Amino acid sequence: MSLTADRGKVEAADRPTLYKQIRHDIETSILTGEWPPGHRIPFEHQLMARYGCSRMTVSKALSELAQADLIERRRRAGSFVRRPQHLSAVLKISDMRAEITALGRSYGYQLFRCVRRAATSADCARLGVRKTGKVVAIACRHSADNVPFAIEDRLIDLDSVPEATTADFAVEPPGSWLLHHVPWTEAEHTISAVVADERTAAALGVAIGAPCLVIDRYTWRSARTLTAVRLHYPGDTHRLVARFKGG
Amino acid sequence: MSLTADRGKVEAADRPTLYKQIRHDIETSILTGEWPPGHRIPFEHQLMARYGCSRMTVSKALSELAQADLIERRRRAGSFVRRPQHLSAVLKISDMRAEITALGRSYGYQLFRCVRRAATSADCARLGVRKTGKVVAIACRHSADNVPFAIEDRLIDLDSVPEATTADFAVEPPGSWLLHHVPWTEAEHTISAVVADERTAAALGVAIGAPCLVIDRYTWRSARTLTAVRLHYPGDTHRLVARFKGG
DNA sequence: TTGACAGATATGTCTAGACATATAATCGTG
DNA sequence: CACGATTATATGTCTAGACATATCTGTCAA
Repeated sequence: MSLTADRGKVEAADRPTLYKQIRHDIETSILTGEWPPGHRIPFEHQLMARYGCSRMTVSKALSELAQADLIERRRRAGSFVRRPQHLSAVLKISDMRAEITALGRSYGYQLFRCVRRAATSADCARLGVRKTGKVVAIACRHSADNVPFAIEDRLIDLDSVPEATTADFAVEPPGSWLLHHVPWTEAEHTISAVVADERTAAALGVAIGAPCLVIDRYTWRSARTLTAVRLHYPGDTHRLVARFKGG
Repeated sequence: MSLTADRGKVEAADRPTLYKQIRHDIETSILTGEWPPGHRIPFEHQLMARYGCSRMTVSKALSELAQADLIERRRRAGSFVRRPQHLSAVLKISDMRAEITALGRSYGYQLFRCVRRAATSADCARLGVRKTGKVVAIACRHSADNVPFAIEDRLIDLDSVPEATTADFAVEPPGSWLLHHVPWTEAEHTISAVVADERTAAALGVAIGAPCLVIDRYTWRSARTLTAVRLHYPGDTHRLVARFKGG
């Protein structure tokens, strides 16, 4: 954060736009530790002078940094580098096909079971709904280069997702189908570890007692549960990677 | 998304600001599924007319939605609801004390080992650095209500974090110390499952062969690795919860 | 000492324009 | 019909102001 203005207005072609430059400069100063948490960022009018631009431009840069939780803005006081409270990592879970093909491996899919039926009380409990409607229960396996990659055990609420009544899950995996047919949802993931029981071990091709990573995911939209899924991964080979960012 | 303008300019006191209102209205239309992925959002000039405001105000609302990856803006074409490509969940990992006390349980900490020494080649490999410097190797255990909660095995690069040379990790857990003394970092988490070996089982108070959730975290700042930590949790009792959001 | 009140000040929101730029759509030509 | 050039259009960035609002600071009186 030591460069002065020199915008040049004429040959401002290749450089990113000015507000992005400002944003980037400040971000760099924070991320390198030059400006520690609590440090006050230069006032808007100082940045205006330094970059030779209007207040709106500076403000746009600062607003984006605030939206990204990198800084905190306080009226009359100024803007400050935020103190990271926790390590928050963004865990990106693509659908299985994308995840496997991204690794450069061939994707395989096998449907074990797909039953459409009236919801049992166990189903209702799992979906967190009260009234009994119709559901689809699906069990399937994903493989990478013909080696079992994960097994999936899923329940879809047909009252919330009526289109799933006619979908053919023998052809398209339910996760992928849902991702492409059901718009914008919220989800909660629970990650735990178990050892493989007999059924799981057989389906995953591992020994009984081998470690498995388990992900339970509930997906809903506006307070309606759409689907509940449990995924088992062989724990010694699979890794969930979550990158970025202190905050 | 059906209200018309009626800003009233005079009594615009209690309502949130206009751009937030616009942002919220659009967000709601997307999240309820009313506007599915691919749907084109009204043009800026239409929103200007609907809300009776200037283009900058509309633009600010749309820019924030774009920054949050909820919409995609394309010149000449308009703005569109984004298709969720993956389920991305934000995994918040507080330091251990905060995590345990947040559960309403009493926090306990026990230091097993804390050695400051020149880095071995194994240390360098783990930290991903080439040259050999000094490191701290720490092994400790966190407990909740006197029951083992997690064991921690950590390496800190003293060249990158010289303040750690004098820190007393018998008093303060290293994770908590780092969070409060080392500003703004980036991190990569790898989550996997293993079965407890003899040493781990003894430290965690579980049976040999019991499932364990393992989190490996590398933390760095501007390409310098600061610390590498491996955490073992008893897999059948501990759960990592990641909430939110489709995208 | 304390509390109420009046500035001072930095950010928060907003306007009515401007020009730049990417690209969808159209038109013309071979 | 295919393809390249042109045009129209929606967004991208930016300005030079404006008034609102939260909050820190200092002053003056009870």
